[in-house]
Amino acid sequence: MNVMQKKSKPRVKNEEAILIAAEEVFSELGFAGATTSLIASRAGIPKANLHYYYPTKEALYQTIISRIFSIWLHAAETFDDCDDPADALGRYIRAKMEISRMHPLGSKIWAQEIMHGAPQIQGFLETTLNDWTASRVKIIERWIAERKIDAIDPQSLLYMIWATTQHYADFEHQIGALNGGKALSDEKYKHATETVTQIILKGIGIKMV
Amino acid sequence: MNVMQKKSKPRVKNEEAILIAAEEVFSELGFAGATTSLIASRAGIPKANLHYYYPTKEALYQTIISRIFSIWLHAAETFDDCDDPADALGRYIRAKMEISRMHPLGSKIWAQEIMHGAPQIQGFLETTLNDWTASRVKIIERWIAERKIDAIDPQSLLYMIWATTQHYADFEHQIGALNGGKALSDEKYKHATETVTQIILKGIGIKMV
DNA sequence: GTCTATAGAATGATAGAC
DNA sequence: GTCTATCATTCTATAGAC
Repeated sequence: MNVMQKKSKPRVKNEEAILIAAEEVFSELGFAGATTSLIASRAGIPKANLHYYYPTKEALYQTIISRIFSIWLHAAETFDDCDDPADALGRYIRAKMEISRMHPLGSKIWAQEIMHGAPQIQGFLETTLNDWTASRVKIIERWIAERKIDAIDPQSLLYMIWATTQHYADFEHQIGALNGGKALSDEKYKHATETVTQIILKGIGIKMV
Repeated sequence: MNVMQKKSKPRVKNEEAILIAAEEVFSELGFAGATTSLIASRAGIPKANLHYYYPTKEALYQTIISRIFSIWLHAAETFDDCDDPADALGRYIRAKMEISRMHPLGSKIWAQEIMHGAPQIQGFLETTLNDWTASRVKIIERWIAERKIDAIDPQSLLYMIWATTQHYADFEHQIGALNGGKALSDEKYKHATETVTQIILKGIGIKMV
C-alpha cells in the first residue's frame, strides 16, 4: 500500500458532486442565500452527509473559492512580458473570454465576493492581485514609452479588460435574455471575442492586421 | 386641506432612512443575506417599525429595485438618436460613469439581481431593456452603413460600455484595494472616465480630436 | 461511510399595549 | 405611530443508530 493514503472511491465521487452542486448554488443565491440542504439535495446526498465531508458551510465555500483562485492564476499567466503588445494583450483577452465561457459560475461567485467587500479574499486582493497588477502596469508603461501603444492610463485599460471579459460570465443571464432567451452560440461567442479584442487593441493605438 | 393626502412628517423621515439603510444592506449582503433587523438597526428604528412601513422584506426590496430602475431609465435617455456617434456615445459613456460614481450601491444590487437569474426584473429584461437595445443596435448599424464607425458587432459594443462603466461601481472595493486601500479621488475618476471614453471611441474607428 | 432525528440559533413577521 | 415580547419557521450543525 502506498504511503499516500488513497482517497476512497465514494469520497472522491461525493466530494466532486458536492463541489459541483455548491458552485451552482453559491452562484445562484450567494453565500448567505445558499443552504446546505439545497446543495446536498442537488448533489444527491443527505444533508448530514454533506457535513461529514465539509464540516461547515464556510469550509465548503472556501474550497470553492480556492478552486476559482487557481483558475484566476492560470489566466494571469497568459499575460506575459513580451515585446509585442498585440500578442500579449490579444492572448490575455482571449484567455479571459475563454474562462468566462468555461467557468461562468466561478466568475459570478468571485464577483459577488468582491461586491460584498471580499470577506474571504481580501488578502488575495492586497497581495497577489496587487503585485500582479503592479507588474503588468509596468509592462504597459514600457509599451507606452516605446510608442507601441497610446499613452493611456494602464489601470483603466486593465479594468476595461477585466470588466468586459467577465461581463460575459457575470451577466450571461441578461445577455441570454437579449438573445431571444437562449445562451450565445459558440459562433456568436467567438464573434464577440474577436470584436472585444479588436476594439480594445485598436482603442489603444495598435494597428490591426 | 389638500385632496392629496400629505404624508406625515415621521413617515417621510422614516421611509427615507429605511430606504437608505436597505440599499446599503442589500448591496453588501444580497437579498437573502440582508436581515430586516440589520436594516432597521442601521435606519435607527426598531425592527417592528420597519415592518410597519414595509410589510415584508420583499416589498422593501421591490421599492429599492424600482428606484434603481428609474436611474437606469435616466441613463438610457442620454443615448439619443443623433448623427454624430462621437457625441452620442461619448455622452452615454460619461453618463454611465457618472451613475456608477453616484449610485454604486444600486448598481451592485442590480448586478446581483441579474446574476441570480433576475427573479424580480425578468420582465424588465424582456420588454424595456430588449426594446431599448434593439433600437440602439439600429442606430449603431446606421452609423456603420454611413461609414461613421467601423463595422463592429453593435451588441458587443453595448456590452463593453455597460461592463466597463458598471465595473467602477460593482468592483469599487477591488479598485480601492488596488489604489492603496482608498477610493479613487474625483480627479482619478475623471481621468478614468476620459480614458474609457477615448479607448472605446477610438476602438470603433472614431477619430478623436 | 450513511442516514434519521433533532438540538440550538437566527430570522421574518405579528400581537397588542402604549 | 412606536415598541416590547413573542410566535412560527427555517437553517446550520450534530448525535447516535446502523
